Amino acid sequence: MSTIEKALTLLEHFSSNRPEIGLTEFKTRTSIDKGTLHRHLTALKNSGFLEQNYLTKAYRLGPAVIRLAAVRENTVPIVKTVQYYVDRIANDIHELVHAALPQKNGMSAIYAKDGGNHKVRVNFDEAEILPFHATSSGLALLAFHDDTFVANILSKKLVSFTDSTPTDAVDIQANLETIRARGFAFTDQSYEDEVGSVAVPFFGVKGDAIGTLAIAIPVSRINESFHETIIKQLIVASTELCRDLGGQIPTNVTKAWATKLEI
Amino acid sequence: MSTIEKALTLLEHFSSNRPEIGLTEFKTRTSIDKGTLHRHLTALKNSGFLEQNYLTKAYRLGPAVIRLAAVRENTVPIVKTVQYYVDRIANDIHELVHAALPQKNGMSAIYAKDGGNHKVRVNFDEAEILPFHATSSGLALLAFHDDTFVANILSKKLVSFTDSTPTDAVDIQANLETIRARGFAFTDQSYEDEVGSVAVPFFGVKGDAIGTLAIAIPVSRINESFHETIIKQLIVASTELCRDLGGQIPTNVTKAWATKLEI
DNA sequence: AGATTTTGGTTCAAATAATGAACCAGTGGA
DNA sequence: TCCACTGGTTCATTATTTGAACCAAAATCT
Repeated sequence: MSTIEKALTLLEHFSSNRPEIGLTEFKTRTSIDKGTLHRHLTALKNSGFLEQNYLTKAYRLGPAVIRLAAVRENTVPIVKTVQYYVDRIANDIHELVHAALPQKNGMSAIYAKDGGNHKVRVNFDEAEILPFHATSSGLALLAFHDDTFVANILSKKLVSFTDSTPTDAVDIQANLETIRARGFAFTDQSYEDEVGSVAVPFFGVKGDAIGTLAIAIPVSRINESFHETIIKQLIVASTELCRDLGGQIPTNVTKAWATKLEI
Repeated sequence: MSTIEKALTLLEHFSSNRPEIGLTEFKTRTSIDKGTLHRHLTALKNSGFLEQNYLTKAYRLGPAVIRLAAVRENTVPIVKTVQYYVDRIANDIHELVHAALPQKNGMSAIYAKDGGNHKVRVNFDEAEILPFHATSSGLALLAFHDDTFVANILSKKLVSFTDSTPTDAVDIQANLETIRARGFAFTDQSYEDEVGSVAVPFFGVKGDAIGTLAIAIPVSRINESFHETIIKQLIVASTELCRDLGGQIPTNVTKAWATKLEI
């Protein structure tokens, strides 16, 4: 791994719930030498990717990322396009809906909306990195991504988050096969206890999965008919989203989805 | 300059008007060796900061920047806060208003709104990097930034964009002094012909300039009273913006602004 | 108040990764 | 068919990165 990649990996530790990280905390989180860490963090700071809380000396994301995101969004307006569909689904089924994009080590929710008026809510950290193997978003993406990427992810250590987290690469590969046949993924408390989720991928110009639409829901509210409703909603939204983004839905997915919509 | 910084500098070349850049174009733009460039670009790609157009092989910004911007905006909601004021001013004075943040080598507009119904409009590339020395935004920021930063910027080669671009460091230092006394900056065709601009800084917790509110306007429409109107609007908006962001306006700026508002 | 731990930050010889000139391969004209 | 142009790769040389030990200041404990 190049020095550049090592340094950029540090940025993955930031999320909405963890917006500031000090040198020592970085050290415990990464087990990289303090001297090295400091030099990397300083380089990122000099480039505008980080800035320092002048009181605590802790690092937080800097203004450079804002500019880059603006350019990216002007180039490929995924966030804006996705918002419409997430809102629509959330308002319709009154649950927590989100859209996520793949990052290096997991999915990251780029937009979420809780359409619910329930007392039991799913706690959700926007922009946290959600591991591929433990979430429906992650699995839905892997199922429609190239094999080398999947093999690479599954060859790493698969962390267990709950008693139901799948950690066996062979099992997961089998599950991906099922997901490919179905056109959507669901998980049952594989990342957080008491939370289930359903996700469908959406596709880019090559017919490759570039992101997911997903719903996270307390297991207590899941039942067969609601599950079906959710899936239909997600499929319809993803179809329209792909059209908006100029993406191509692979023909076998179109077929799988069609049978689901007929039921 | 560290390898990390060198690689991240490559990202500065992207803007809304230049969303994709190929290897060879990078080479001509940077005069860095092709081998090195390729390795840097690949590292950035592996980290999700770039992705490649699969047909042309050209590089464009990747999904990682979206996640980071979301985290940053959750931490320090500058974009969202700034939008309100830019819109307000734009609707009021019917001209092109924008807010900009400092990057390593210049200012970057993070939000712009053209409130105009004029036929002559200022062409504006959002997320382009606007050189510090040639724009009112840049000068307004430099005037209230720490001396070492200013010295560093002015020690580099100051590119000339029009006949009126100031390129002498001593002249610019003198101008910064004036801007400090006034509390705002204006330029007359120093970056683009036929375009003038006015900018005020807004401040962070330390009383340091963290960004600017600015107006770009065809010189044909500038006159004394309108100029005054613009400045007042900007000052009021910046004051409120600083309050929203928890920033501190330096006392001498408060004084300078007060005299301006009395007129 | 004084001692101790913890924080961020720095140093410099040793280890490692970055560099770049030359090279390869595919594509699109002329 | 040739040529020019693209993106990409190789490998000996060179320069940078690394990390254990060190420093200074601030927070914490006694």
